[in-house]
Amino acid sequence: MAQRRTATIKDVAAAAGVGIATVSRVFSGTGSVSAGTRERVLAAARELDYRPSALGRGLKLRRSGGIGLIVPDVTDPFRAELVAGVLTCARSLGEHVIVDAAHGDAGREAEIVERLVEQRVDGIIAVPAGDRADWRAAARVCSSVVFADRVLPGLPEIPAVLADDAGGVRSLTEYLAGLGHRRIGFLGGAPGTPAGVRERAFRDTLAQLGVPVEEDLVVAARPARDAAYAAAAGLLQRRADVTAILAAGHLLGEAAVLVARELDLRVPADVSIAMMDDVAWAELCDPPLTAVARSGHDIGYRACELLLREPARRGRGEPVLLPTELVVRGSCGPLRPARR
Amino acid sequence: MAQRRTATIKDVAAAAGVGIATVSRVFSGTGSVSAGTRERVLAAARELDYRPSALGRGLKLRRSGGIGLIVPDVTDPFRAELVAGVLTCARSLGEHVIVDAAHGDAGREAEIVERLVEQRVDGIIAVPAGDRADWRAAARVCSSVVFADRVLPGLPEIPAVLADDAGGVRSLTEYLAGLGHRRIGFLGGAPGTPAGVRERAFRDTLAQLGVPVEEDLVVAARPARDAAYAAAAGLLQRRADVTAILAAGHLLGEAAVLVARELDLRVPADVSIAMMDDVAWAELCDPPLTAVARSGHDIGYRACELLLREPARRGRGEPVLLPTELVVRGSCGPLRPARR
DNA sequence: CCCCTTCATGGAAACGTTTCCATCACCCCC
DNA sequence: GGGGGTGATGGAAACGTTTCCATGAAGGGG
Repeated sequence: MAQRRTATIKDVAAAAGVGIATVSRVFSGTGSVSAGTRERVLAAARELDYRPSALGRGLKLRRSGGIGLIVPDVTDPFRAELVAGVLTCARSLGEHVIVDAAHGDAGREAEIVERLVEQRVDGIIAVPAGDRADWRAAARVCSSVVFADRVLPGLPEIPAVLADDAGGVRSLTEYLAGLGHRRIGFLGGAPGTPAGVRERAFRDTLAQLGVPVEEDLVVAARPARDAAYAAAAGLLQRRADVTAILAAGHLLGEAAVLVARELDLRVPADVSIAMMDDVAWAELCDPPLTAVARSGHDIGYRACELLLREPARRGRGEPVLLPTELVVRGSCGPLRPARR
Repeated sequence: MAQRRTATIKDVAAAAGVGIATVSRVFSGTGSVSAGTRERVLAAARELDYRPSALGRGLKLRRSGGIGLIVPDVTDPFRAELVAGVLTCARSLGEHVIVDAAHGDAGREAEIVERLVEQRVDGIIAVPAGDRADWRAAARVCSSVVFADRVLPGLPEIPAVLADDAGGVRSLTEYLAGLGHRRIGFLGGAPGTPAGVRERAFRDTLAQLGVPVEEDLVVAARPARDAAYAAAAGLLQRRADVTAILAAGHLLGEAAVLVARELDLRVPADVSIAMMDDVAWAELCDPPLTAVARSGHDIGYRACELLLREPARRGRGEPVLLPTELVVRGSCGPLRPARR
């Protein structure tokens, strides 16, 4: 019953009284096998508790039947959704997913890529943190790479699936401006990161609306709770005259909410708050937060699809842009006289 | 420069003018190789952009050097933390992690296990959803299985790492009772699931405190937003006299908060709310929610450690219990006259 | 000065698949 | 009735490693 070693294709062949080629055909579904033989093989396999070794098959086929997924952090709710999207798609296409978190560290990211290449994955999906040169090298050595949610500038050969961040920020900015706000604080991502698109969209939209941009109101923070909090606190304390905050990410939005509470500012009476990323807690806040939703699940799913079933469309031109949606809740109000 | 096919150990051996055994020794670090030879091999490998194939190695070694991780849902913040913990530990031990989500479906879970076994993973960590028999079979065929965060009854041979859920519920119950509450509503997990420990702890603690348990106040819901909301709404509408809600999970806590707001109940003036799982939004609520924290990261990390570096201690007796901590915030107050 | 260790190295046999090719037995149709 | 196709099958050669074993060379102690 409990066999000493796990059964191999040879054991099954012997037990069924056929050649190993026949067993292979039965399991891989290729070639033709008579019904009777198939039955005998299947019975023998069941008896021996045989499972084909992906290692053997992979060696022969020179691919592992899995893909790699690199995100900065699986704990971030948006990234978790993205992971879920990739898992869903990969599962439906019969591939497994090796997941790892790079924590924004380019070196670690490179290590992970190295490992995935050694595993001979069929492709890599990444929310890239790091070094452009590393990724260029990776794209050369690995069968295929797709970026998700983020791109590295200067790598047009790597296809990407992104949310329309610029559009999201634009609609948020227009919404706040439409409520009459003129001194809008912008909490943005780390300087020098791809977060630049959002800041640019903010500036561009204000310019279009004829609202001057005050440099003092645009601040950037590393993507971490403490940095976000510091940035938000700095902004709100330095400029008591801001009437609205646009947070370019949910961590920054969280910081804005906490700082506003700390400073006893009423939302939205004293200050309006809106953010990118419609995460679960946006609705639980009091008041519920106005936010721009983008589907992490869709980004992940689409990236995986692009990687696995549309090799033709890869590497051709522009990144795929997925739509965003403004979800208006109660955290933004019309302009009132400045506080103080 | 760009080679036609990816280089193999043979190519490197030829280029360096040595035998393949020597190249293998250089890369696997076993055996002894003279400094000069090592240098030549490394140079040749660099030149050819060689990466050892995990497939070849795995075939020979009969293991893939990776582990499998099965969770109900990577999107749940607690489970995401658990995943992160596993990733951290696995990385430090040089293993990669194949992650998949079973979405509470026993059949899907069994499929995933099947796949992982075919991949010849070194072990499996699971937050089990499903069928006991399936897992018993899996434990027999797979090198090793560790349960995390949840156990299936009647499988003592499978080691487990759990949070002290009973202790957490007890401290929550004692805390609420200490504030004077007597009619405490309990929002629990799906009937017939492992969530039973929490409900039992609730009942036991009340009994110890001499507070009678009203069956009407104990409700259960599937782990999904709509079901949780329905359960919370049902409870609060049916029993206008509850003065406190103990939510046995963050989804249920979320539901309690939303329903309370919907019914215009002030927290904690009209109703106190406390929950298991100190997720990020607990602090963002207004008022911030009192909760019991348990570290998903630690559970994952510990489970991975148990799986990979303590084979001796596995399967010996009781599950590992990790401590929980009551985090008191502003959502619970002393008993007041019942509403209505 | 020779024998015995020790070290560096290469050859070759696994590891468990897939797949090309060859073989063989049919069967259909002219 | 025979030729040629067709369908089922097995043998054997990869695929890229690790590792056992054998072979030399070199060094040290008697």
